[in-house]
Amino acid sequence: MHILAYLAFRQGVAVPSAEIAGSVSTNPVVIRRLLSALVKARLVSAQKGANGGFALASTPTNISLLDVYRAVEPTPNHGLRTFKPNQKCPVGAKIESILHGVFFKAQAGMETALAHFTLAAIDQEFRPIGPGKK
Amino acid sequence: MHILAYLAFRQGVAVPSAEIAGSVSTNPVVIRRLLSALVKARLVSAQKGANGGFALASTPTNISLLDVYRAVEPTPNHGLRTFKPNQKCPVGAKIESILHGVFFKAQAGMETALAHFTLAAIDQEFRPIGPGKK
DNA sequence: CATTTTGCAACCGCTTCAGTTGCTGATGGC
DNA sequence: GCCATCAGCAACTGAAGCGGTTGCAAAATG
Repeated sequence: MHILAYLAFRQGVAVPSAEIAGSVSTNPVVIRRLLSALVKARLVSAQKGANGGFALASTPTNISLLDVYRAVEPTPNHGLRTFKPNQKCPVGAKIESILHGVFFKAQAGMETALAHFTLAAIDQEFRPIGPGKK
Repeated sequence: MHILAYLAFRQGVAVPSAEIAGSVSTNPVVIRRLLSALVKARLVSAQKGANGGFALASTPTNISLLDVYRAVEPTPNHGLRTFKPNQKCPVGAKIESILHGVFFKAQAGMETALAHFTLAAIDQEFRPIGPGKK
């Protein structure tokens, strides 16, 4: 989110990963790792070479936080990747599928909340003083 | 959730952690660690000594999955525990509080979904054939 | 052709977590 | 009163995940 907020802030120009890393206070490679996922999801475009860098592939209005979440968190794990209950117990045999249903609903609730945010709304908060009306 | 589902399944009797561990396929100490949080949240009562064990402190109808979530996940971290953006950058200076707001809303969406589930509803799924009406 | 920049693989160190062992203390049956 | 059962807790281990780092190849620009 910090990365995308920065790209929205510097909209129009190609921003190198080193500059973003300066804002996030981290290593450029860490930034590029995340941007790699965003490029694959077509939210961001990359330009190699001198004067290259990253830019939003769409307008901030068209990018929801749900898009970002899905780009960065492709397979939500929910903590049951290592969950192997005893199938010989009536509870253990059924609990896994029941919990899948619960987690699906919980995640849907969260995703609905995320879908209500756009990158434009985030960007707006960096420019709290609107253009003065005369 | 597996633990509580098991306690609901064996409602009325004190269940030792070793029995629950058998259903979850894990170590009794792991079970007791989680139960410790549930006892502190008053969702479960513990009885030491011979023939002791754990039992629900309330009826399954009165226990929502939100209660369980809050008992077990006291301080949601949201991944920004190590997030220290550059305060000298206009984006870095404000992004943290903005993201806090976003995460709060996302979590509220998830918690609303969890609040709609009760332990009784989970327990119900283990007894799919209702008492035969004559 | 030199510089800038992405892309990617490999590695290190830290944190987290499930699992395990061992002990203490409480409880109840005999 | 004693012993078996059980929760509670601290300490350790091993595996996994992650941020951070280095090094290098490939692409684009001027």
